[in-house]
Amino acid sequence: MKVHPQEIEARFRRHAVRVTRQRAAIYAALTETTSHPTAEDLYRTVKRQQPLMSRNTVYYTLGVLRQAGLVREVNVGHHVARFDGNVTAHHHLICLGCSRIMDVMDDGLNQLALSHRQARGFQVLGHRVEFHGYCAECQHAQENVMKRRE
Amino acid sequence: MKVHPQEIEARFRRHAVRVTRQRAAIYAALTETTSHPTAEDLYRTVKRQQPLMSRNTVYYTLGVLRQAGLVREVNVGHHVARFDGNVTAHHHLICLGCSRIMDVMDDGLNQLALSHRQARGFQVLGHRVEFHGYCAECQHAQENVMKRRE
DNA sequence: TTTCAAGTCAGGAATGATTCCTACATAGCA
DNA sequence: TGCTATGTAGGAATCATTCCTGACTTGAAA
Repeated sequence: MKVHPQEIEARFRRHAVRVTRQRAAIYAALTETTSHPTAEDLYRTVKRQQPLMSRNTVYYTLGVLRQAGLVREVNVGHHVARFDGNVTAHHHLICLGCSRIMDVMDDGLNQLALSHRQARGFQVLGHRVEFHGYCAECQHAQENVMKRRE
Repeated sequence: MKVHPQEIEARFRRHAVRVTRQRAAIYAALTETTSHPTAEDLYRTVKRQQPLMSRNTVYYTLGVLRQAGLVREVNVGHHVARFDGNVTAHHHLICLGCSRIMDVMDDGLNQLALSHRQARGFQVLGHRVEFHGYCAECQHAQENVMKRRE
């Protein structure tokens, strides 16, 4: 969702992240979409407003924002990192057809825990659940392929 | 765990995978360890027995085995694919310190499901749960660092 | 408001994992 | 045993990401 410039600045300061035009633009682009873009996607989006923007700055900034906890990195099978401006507890549906990533909010999933025995001394700080399958569109596309074959 | 050569051959045939020395060696190496090695790790291991083995063959073979369902690819934050010869339902504990990946078997976790509303037309085929935190060794290492600072 | 140092940025080069290309070799069927 | 689709080796190419360096800003202090 759209976050106002002042709010972006406030969040940066709250997380001790220096405020720059580049960072604000990257963070704004990331929070305005729910599509979990790649660094390259963000680079292309932001470059439209700031043609001097370098890929390097995008990577560097994403690293800074991630360390500050303002951004989450999502890694799902395709060896390209994808980013998420939503850092509240949530999980993902991943389409094996089109690689789309959709958010799932579910309190039950947030509260999964391991028994002491299973944790084997591991100190668990958090967890993620990924559901894999096919989105509605990819299912329809598949059905159409089948029909055409008949 | 160690899988006998005949059993490897049988599994390959059952999954319509051609049997070659290279493939058997790669699959054997992967099933003998619980360390979730990278393609590079496997390449180095197998090259000891078969010095002509090429990295390419390792990647190609892992692709074949994965498609056949004999191997699982695990992707966890570090942008390097890691592989798992255990394809039964299980989940992972991931150490943020040493990147170690440990298996978790838990029926409760295997049975997670989404409500119809949350699935939003998504056809779910499977899911994975990753727990992130610090393994026992990394916790101790951290404590020692703290002590030294005192 | 000016000054200054720490922290950022741009651009290009470097790295590392993975994939592509191609000629040769082999598995598995007839 | 011979044929043919498929697999293998090795090197080149690609792609995401990181490193390096010098110039530029930000933010805090004077």
